[in-house]
Amino acid sequence: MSTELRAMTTPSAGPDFLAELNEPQRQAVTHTEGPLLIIAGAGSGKTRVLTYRIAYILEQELAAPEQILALTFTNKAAREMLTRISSLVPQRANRLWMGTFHSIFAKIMRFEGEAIGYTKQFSIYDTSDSEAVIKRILVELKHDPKLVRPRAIQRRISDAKNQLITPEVYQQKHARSTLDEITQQVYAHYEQRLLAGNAMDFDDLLVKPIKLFQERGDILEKYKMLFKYILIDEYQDTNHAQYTVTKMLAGRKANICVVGDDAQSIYAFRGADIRNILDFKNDYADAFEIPLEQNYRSTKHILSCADSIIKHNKKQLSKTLWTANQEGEAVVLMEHMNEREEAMRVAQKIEELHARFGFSYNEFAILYRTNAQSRVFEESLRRQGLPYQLVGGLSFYQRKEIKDVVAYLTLLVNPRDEQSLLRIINEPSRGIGAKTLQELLNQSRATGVAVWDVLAQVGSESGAQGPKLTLPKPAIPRIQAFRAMIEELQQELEDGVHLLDVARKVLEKSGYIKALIEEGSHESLTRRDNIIELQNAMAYYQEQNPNGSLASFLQEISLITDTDKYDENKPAITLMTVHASKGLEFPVVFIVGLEEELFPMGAREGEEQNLEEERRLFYVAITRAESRLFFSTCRMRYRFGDETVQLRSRFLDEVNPGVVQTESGATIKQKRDRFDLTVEHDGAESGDGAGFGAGSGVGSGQKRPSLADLPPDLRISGAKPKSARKQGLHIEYDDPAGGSGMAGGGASRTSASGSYGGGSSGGGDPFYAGAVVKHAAFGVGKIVSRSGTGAEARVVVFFQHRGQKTLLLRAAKLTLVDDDMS
DNA sequence: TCTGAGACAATTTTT
DNA sequence: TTGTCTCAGA
Repeated sequence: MSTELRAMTTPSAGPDFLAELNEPQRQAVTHTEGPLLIIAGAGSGKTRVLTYRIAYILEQELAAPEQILALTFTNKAAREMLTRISSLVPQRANRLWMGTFHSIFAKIMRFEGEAIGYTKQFSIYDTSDSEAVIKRILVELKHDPKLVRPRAIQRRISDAKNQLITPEVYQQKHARSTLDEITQQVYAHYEQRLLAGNAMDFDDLLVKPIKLFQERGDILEKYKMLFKYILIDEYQDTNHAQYTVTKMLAGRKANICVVGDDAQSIYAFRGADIRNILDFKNDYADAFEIPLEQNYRSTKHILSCADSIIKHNKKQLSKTLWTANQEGEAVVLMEHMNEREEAMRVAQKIEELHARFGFSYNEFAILYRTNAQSRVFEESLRRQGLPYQLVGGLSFYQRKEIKDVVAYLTLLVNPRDEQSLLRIINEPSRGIGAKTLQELLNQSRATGVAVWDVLAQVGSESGAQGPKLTLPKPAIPRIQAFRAMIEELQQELEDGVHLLDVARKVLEKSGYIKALIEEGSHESLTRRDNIIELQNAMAYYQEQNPNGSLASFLQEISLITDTDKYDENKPAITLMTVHASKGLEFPVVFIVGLEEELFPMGAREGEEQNLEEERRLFYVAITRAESRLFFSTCRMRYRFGDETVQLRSRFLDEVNPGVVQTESGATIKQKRDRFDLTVEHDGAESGDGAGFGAGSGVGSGQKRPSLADLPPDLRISGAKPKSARKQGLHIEYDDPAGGSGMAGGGASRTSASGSYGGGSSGGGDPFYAGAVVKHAAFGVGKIVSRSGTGAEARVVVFFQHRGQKTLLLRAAKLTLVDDDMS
């Protein structure tokens, strides 16, 4: 954000803040009555419009704070809006119904859930909890979880829920394949199991309110009356359930205002339905539409770059983003040998920009497609002594020790929660093993009594119903002790003991801390630290919510993600996935790993939809950048411990070549289209072929590259976008100069595709000492020596830029180069 | 019932 | 490369 803009976001209170808005923005803020669709392009001041709109409604006294419902997708977005509103209209902001879909509807279910069979203390299951429940069901239904993967079933059930498809409907309409049948079967059990356990999964937090509203018109009416104004952020990411529940609340003529950008829809994989935004005007006949097209964030070049990419998508609402900002620097494409070099060079580049132009570290972001890519960047930044913050990855609340402690606490408030019970009944181990557990579960299934209540029957013959429990003798007193311990803790909780003290007692009495101390390892120390961290979180919660219950604390933390930890003021380089970066902006952005099968990922032939989502994702990444943007790509990358040759991302062929250049300032070379296998050394030909002339004309005077401008070739002729591993291309290393410690790594495997590289024919091949050759990844080099015969023939090649390598000839696909490298 | 070695599988993206 | 899961043996 530029300095002027920063100044503008801290307005003085009062309606004169309207003066800070451009005309469409002002309209969006003041058009308060009736349905409103705001199509907000990237960087067009969307959050500002939303916050000002709420402030305006309050200012004009059109509604009280508690009559406004504002829904976002992330806690981060909600928090940011709340902060901004607080600065506009202090005192009143905290009574707003503002939060994520999930947290708001969890709150409503806490108030109203009893109407459909849940207590206030219901548990919230995250994806891994759901998966565990599903796995158990699969086993009970005699399916092998190895063959039928719980995760796949979980996904299908989740999809069904988001479509509001019940198990019954699923059976009628969707059971086609065997997997469908299994899904249907498991789905029905899963629903029962969750209800019996007084638990909801993430999807239920949206689906159950719908059920509630359908069954209880009076409750729906109450909330409809309450919410005079509804605002929804990122409307393009709503799924069918979210769409339905908000539509129910809005009624037909409601003051519902949705903000979104179809070009930034990146959650279709999770059920987001782009039609929701495209059809908004059909749903609300008198809807008013306001496009926000002026971008305040990025330079002209960056915007043009983004525009040239998104134009390749067929399905799009047309809109033209423009900016009054400067043209700016060209986007720079960095090309690297492998991911270590990539990480190192990006770190160096950051240091250089920091030193030369005075960018501070929190103005940099490194964005990648998958979390797995973060590791090398962490290493290189650490090595260079640069501060960074990693956002995402394994969430704090996903850690084993945290999940364990949370399970104990959950059990105190919701003993029917079987998942939590099973998680900790033998953690730390107290001699209640698999066999005992199975017996308890069998009993529970046979009698329909919750496992927790089965525990109560243990040892007492009277009161036990159904088949007699046959437990291993030593287990009986252990079970009794366990139940007694939990009951005792429950009693403390009821007596109103402070939350923190309850937590402390849990850790003490369960023996959890003791077990960690006894373990004495380095990891167990970290675990203890994490548990202390959790206690801190409790303390903070208690401070913020003096009357908050343990149940509501637990519900709250179950909806927290690691992404929420991002701190824009921390003086550190930000590392995150592109997904996590949505809604943020940075002066300098690096988009790394621009390679086929990584970014775009999973865009195989015929999966145009998938590709379009990847493209939107790339668009989101580009539009995070304010003044400098870097693309980065590698020729080789470790995937799964194997080094594979990577193909450059097709997005680099789609981008407007007029605004992107290589590090040396040359025009980037592009393929004319995806099937063009000939253009290896040619640069961009303007005008013809798909993917060109797509830019908005900024810097359109492209220069024709001369051959000298070009970096060594990095394409494999005729290769399909598959990793080299799949093609059977294996490379051996013998690289004393490089010293990268991977000598011999991956060398033992041999390829089954015994074809020689190009250029060889008949009996002999030309690859002997002295020959100048080209390698797909290493570039040009000279053969030093040759050894072995037939399939085992190897050559030692000295490469111009990469030093000496030993290559298995049949796998290396060398080509002969005519000219001398001199 | 617990422990550890070895097999094994997996990597999108998130509330 | 990592973490997770299974199975054999104590």
